[in-house]
Amino acid sequence: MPKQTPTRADFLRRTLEEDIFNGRLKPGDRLDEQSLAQRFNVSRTPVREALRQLSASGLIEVRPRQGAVVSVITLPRLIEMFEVMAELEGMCARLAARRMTEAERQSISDVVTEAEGFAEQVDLDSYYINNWKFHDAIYSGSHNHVLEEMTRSLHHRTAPYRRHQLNRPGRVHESLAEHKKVVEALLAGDAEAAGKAMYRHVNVQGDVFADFLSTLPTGYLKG
Amino acid sequence: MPKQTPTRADFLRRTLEEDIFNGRLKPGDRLDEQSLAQRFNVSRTPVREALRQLSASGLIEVRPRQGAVVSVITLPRLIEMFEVMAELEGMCARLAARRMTEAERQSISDVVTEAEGFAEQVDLDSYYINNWKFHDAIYSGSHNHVLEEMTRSLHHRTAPYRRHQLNRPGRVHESLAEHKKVVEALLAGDAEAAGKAMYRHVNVQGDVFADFLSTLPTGYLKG
DNA sequence: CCCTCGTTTTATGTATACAATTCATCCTGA
DNA sequence: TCAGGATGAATTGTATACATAAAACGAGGG
Repeated sequence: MPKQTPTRADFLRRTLEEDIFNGRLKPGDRLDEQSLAQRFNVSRTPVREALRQLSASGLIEVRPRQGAVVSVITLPRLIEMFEVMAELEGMCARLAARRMTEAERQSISDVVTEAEGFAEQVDLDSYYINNWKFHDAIYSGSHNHVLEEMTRSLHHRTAPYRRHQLNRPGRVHESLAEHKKVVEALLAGDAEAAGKAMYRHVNVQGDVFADFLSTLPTGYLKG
Repeated sequence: MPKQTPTRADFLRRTLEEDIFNGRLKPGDRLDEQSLAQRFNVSRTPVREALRQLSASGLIEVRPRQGAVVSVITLPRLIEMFEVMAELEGMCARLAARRMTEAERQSISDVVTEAEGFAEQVDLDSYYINNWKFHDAIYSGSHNHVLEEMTRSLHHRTAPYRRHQLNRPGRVHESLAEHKKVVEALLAGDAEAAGKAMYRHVNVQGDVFADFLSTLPTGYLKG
């Protein structure tokens, strides 16, 4: 029977992903193979494999013979990402409204209840994690693994950019209200309403998008 | 100034991709690192890197210490893929109807005109390539690189399965008729109609889906 | 005859050494 | 002073050797 021993490369990939999601690694940061090898006490080989995997998922960029950096995207590209995310997350919500089990509905309902506390105390870090849980619950609630993985992947790629979004005063309460709308439709089994609510929640446009951009640290956008 | 020398690993990845798309490598086929290294006269290192990249795109599966095989998917997973593909390609068509340049509209129109000849002569190989061009034109016509890449990736992953679809008598003419409907809406600038036509073209269901399954060689489905 | 356990074999995972290219520096010359 | 190019250093790409885990095989017992 196979033991399924995790490889060092997999561990490295997961660790670096975490670093990017948590902001310890920022867009534009260079990923030096030797430094990483020393930091983790491994050779360059597993480091390279981890970098390749991250590159394939779009989280970092590797240009031949020029090393790897955490992906820095352009503003038009960021807009494109939100355009697609809104569509994908909307589809997730639509399917979730029809397919979620009773346990799953209870679970996402609990997530939103938990969020109310964090929003009240303006505990941004906790709300950030809760927000992640909320979206994840809808991805898996779609009961379509392919859709789930694609949406999650895009969510990951935009994570370094959405991270600062909550710093804007009032954004947390807006976000929570939108989450509630989605869950309401979800529990009612109204697929169209859930899809539209989710679409609007993700597809920040106009003034809201300008506000969002204003939260981005310098160097996060290229071009 | 960087020369941008392509690496061996990149060449290997592209070659192996081609092999999978063309059916030279079939789902379930084992990818032995040593054999590949010998075949291409390189060491195992670039072979491994190519395999990791292919794994990240979903075209092959690498399980730790158990080697790599061309992805074999289950029937439920295949259904999921078509469900998502229909949505994504529908979105591409919707955007393309609004955003395509005049040159792009002319180009896709030419593609369909070319297809009529292949359908008449029942030249399946040529039609297969033409069909690829048609879909590609709509992906890029969306003018959303993120959407384009995601849709193309999923298209690639399903390529080994859609390849045999045209073998069914009459399918070529059906396909062509559907393409024409899409282009018609596209040229008219009717986004909703284009999206729906594309959705229906991709989202094969019911009897048509059963017919499609019947074209699959044995061993292409798992479970 | 089949199942189980231990050994052998083979392939993958990792480390290290070497090659090739890119980038930085410095020198030369206009 | 600045442009251009050559030279050196540093980093990535590749090859090879070794470590280790999983598969294959065979012997022994039930």
